[in-house]
Amino acid sequence: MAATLHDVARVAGVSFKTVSNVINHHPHVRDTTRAKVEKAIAELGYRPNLTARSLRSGHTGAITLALPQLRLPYFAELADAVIEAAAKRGLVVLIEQTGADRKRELEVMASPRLKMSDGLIFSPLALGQEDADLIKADVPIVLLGERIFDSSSDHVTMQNVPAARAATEHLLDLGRKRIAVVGAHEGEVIGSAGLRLRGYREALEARGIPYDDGIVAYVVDWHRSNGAAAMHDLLDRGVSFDAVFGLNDTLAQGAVRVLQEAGYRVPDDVAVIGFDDLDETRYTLPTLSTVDPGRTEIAETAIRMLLERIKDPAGTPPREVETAFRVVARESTMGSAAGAA
Amino acid sequence: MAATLHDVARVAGVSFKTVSNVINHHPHVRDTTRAKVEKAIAELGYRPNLTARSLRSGHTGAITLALPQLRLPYFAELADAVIEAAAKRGLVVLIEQTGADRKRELEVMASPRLKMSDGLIFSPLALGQEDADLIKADVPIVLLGERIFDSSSDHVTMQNVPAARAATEHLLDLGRKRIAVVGAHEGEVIGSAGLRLRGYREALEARGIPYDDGIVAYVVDWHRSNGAAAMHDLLDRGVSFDAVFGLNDTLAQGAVRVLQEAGYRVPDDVAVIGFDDLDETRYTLPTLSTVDPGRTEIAETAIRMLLERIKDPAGTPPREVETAFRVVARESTMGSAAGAA
DNA sequence: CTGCGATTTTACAACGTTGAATCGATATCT
DNA sequence: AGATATCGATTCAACGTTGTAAAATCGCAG
Repeated sequence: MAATLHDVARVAGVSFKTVSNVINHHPHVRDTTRAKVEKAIAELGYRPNLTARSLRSGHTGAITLALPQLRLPYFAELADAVIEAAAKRGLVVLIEQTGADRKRELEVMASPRLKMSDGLIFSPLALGQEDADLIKADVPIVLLGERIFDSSSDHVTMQNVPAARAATEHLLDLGRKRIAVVGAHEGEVIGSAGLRLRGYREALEARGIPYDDGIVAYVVDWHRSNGAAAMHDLLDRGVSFDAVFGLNDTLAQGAVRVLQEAGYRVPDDVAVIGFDDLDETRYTLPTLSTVDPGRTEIAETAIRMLLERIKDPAGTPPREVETAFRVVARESTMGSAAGAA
Repeated sequence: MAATLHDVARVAGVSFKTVSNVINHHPHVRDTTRAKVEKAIAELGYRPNLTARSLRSGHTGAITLALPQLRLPYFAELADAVIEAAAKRGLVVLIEQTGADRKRELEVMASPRLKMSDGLIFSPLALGQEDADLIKADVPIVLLGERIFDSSSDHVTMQNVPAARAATEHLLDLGRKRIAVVGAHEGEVIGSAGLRLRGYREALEARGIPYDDGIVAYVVDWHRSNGAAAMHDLLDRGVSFDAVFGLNDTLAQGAVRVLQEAGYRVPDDVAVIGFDDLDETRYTLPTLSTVDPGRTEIAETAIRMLLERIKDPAGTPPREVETAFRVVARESTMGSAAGAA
């Protein structure tokens, strides 16, 4: 059986509260008693019972991270970054997968399990702007992503519009004129797809290039297979283009695959850029140009804001933070324009 | 402030223990009082305090999963599977990243945080067979992977030798004669690399083909970039081969990339098979043949064994389970042999 | 060696829950 | 009718920790 404060106290010949004082570095403990107690702790291999400590103190030292699915590489890398950032502050991370299911996203906030942690970092995918009022729980929440703005929670997000604009400008700067889009969402205005499409349109507009819906391919989800399907769709339409903006990296990879199968050279015939800077984009053929949305900064900001909110729940009004981004040019956009699809 | 049993009891006009009985579906509660209590629970939005429950009951309803890094796709998919399997049993999962660092792997087992969960599923990468005796903690452990066998813990592993043998035989069955290996570990006997290389050798031996160390490329880590480096190494050696066995999928992908850059066609000139059946292998060009090591089964078996061990820690001697595997033939091994590198 | 302030240690009461034991009140049996 | 189950609800004591407040010990001046 695990040793308790009482066991240590008995061995050391002091009261259990003195042992507690030693462990918590209470100032008024005589050196000789501290030594006695530490000897007893070592002897018994005592470890504090964190559950009891949590009950008494009201906080657990854990946070919950709720996201759609770890098998989606973007979320795996996000989770990696959040766990690292949390570890730096001595926190552990409890992961809940929602499967992008509306019901499960709501359950995460309502579940009593949430109280096994001190706060929630929540990346919803099914809930949207119309659900802003439902974002609440009995621990502080930091929202991630582009689904919901102006809720009553703190929010960390990437700069989708400017970043997508920069990605598009990167292609335009290479001399590409007809930039197809892979992965738009029908009728979406906010949300990653809507915002990135807006950035794309802004870039075109700034150069006086008319927007052409004929080279924009719509998908339902951002899964790998859909990038391929969207590119098939574009090729079937018989439209011409000399570049592709994949609204995320997996879509872009699917699109590259279909282009190559169809005999187009990337980037010679068609330049391709993605979005997210997944690790794997460094190892595809060709390597994929993309936008680094500042994942580490997102994770660290989220942790920092959550801790501030835990310490002082009603301190400041909800904050909205946008992280820095960076266009990463790789092989898929190297070299000059040649022909087109 | 969150409502407690006492608050509910006051509102319902019963003792707090009766409220507890209602919540725990204790049989002897009159329907009318149950209704009263349920009304009060709803009215106050009462949620049980799981920390207090844990302290009292001695278990938490959480398990810890310790793995190297979520940014490695294999581990992301493993974590996904473990979380799903745990969710089916009503458990939450707390993730610790060790970064494949020996010190952190040992810390995970020694940390008092581990007691915030009821058990540990541990996939070590730095600890090895010589550390078998160090695998212990004050919660039950289920070990995953190929680093350590015959410890005093339960262990779930894939059938590395037979699966690698089957992958090699798949290539041989296509008529390939000279099968290069990418990703061997110098001097390793057990461990994923050592075991898979053994399976490869067994397959050759069974067909009377001599083993040739000249077409085996060694690497230090199984990171993406190393598959590429290993293939460069093979090409530099000037040896000829008509197939490649990548000891995992990311290595195989790196190898494919280099082969394509060098002008070889996959699979026409060189057939390639990987190992792990990562989601992404379905969307590369060409799609990558691989071995499905039974990840879902690994996760579910690990959870089941852990729960059994939690219920009855000393019940049975440590168990060793191997999951079923399956060769998945995709484009990278389709068609017949042509020429070679 | 007594008294007093400062330092060190201890006793006690929580935190919110569940299990064991208890106590009344009905219902059941002889 | 009286003894005995059975059901329903309650009381009490834990689980292991920390904060508060009181008690014990110490050092030192008078």
